[in-house]
Amino acid sequence: MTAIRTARERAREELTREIKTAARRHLASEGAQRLSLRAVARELGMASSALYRYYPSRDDLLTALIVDAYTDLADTVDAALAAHTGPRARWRALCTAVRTWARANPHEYALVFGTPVPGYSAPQETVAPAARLPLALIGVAHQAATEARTAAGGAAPGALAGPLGEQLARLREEFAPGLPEPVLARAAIAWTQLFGMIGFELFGHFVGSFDPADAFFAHAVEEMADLVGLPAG
Amino acid sequence: MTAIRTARERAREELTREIKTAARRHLASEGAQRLSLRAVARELGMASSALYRYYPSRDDLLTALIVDAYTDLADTVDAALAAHTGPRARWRALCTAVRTWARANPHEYALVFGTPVPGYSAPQETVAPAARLPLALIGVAHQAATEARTAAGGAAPGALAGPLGEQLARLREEFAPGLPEPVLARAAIAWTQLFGMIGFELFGHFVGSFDPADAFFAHAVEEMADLVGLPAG
DNA sequence: TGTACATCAGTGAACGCGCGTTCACTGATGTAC
DNA sequence: TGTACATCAGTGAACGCGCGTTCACTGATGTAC
Repeated sequence: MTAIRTARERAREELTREIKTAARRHLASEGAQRLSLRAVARELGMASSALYRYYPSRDDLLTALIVDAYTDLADTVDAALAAHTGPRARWRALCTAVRTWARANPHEYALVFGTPVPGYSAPQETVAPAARLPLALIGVAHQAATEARTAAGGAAPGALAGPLGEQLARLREEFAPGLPEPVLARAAIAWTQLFGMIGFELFGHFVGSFDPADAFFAHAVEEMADLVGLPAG
Repeated sequence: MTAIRTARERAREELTREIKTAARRHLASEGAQRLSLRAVARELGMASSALYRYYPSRDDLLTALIVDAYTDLADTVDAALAAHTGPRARWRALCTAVRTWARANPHEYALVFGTPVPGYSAPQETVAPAARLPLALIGVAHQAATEARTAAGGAAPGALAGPLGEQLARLREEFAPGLPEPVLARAAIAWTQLFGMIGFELFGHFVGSFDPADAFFAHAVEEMADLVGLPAG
């Protein structure tokens, strides 16, 4: 039954895609704050009221774009990770992929990692795509820790005290069983470091110091790899 | 001569301040994207056209607010630093002061460290206030390195190869003579780490992991202190 | 000290633009018999 | 296969709002003689 689609259904799917594509184009060239339903409608040559048949409000279109951005970034990172095997090489690949994507799509980056759009609050459906990248990062740390333990013949899991310990324990339980908490904590530090660096580069805070930022970025990636304890090479 | 001011001059200075204050209030409650000359004029009960006697355009008002935000943050950090003597304690104080300020002034934070306002490009006069915080951070690292060298009887300055080495050498020359380049590089990493973490917290990327972020923050601050080589205590 | 003129502050209307959303409508596509 | 009816897509006008900026103006403050 699902295979049989009426002309109406096909047209609807196609236009839904086209609207999102036009919105992404507009986002890429103008930025999220200047993204408006009317601008998208203009670009498509249709009445602005027609968009309401496809997205019930501006916020729903924004949500679609946010999901798209997270997904696109995570796909890019996954592809980069698949090309490498060692933890450190995979960590490098992840960082480089994120930075390259961010520089190529600065407005998409700003949409998801920059200042939140006023009046908009991200719905549940953005959570899963948003989680893919941090999970990939934890995966790299986990891989390194697992290999190290296998080689060394099993080390203590390690735990931290206090509320941080509880937060880490919960994350470890769910996403990286066996990963020592201090390592997980360092992976989280590397995670925020990565986005701090990229945010600074994109938003102009390296002008006058690390501009261009390539060398600093590469150096920081290695320092973070050391911090997390990824084996060299 | 400068002491004698006419009633006009006094009124002008006062109103210029009042406009900026009203704009800051509006910024704090609504965010930068919703800040408009008309809204500020409304709040002051005057015609929007009157503001043009004080700020020739919306961008000039924005510039004043940006300079204010940087200055306020740097003053806060300086005050926090002055209350401590040891490098590690000063580093902690700096980090905590930045985070506390950011949480208390999220829109000011977003204005200077978030997504750039579309169509606005920061003029020269924002550079000096913006530089105060990174300079304070370098100062802490410099202090630690100087004390360590004095204790150890003088260590090699250290240098990194390539473009990063050149950038670091330039910074060292100007702001921290004698500071080994690897240490300066790590201080820069700690700098981006700090803002990555605070940005994530403020913009909601810790929801579901490090929320509340206090413990993670404290932990990361210590890890960064270790990385930079600040003596314990 | 008083007057004539210049300077400046603030007003209110207007220009031209943009926005999200609603609504009654026309015409095309799909469905049931 | 053909007809009658229901569903849906897209239109264009409108509502009510907001914005930055300009401009001719009134009235107050300052200055020179």
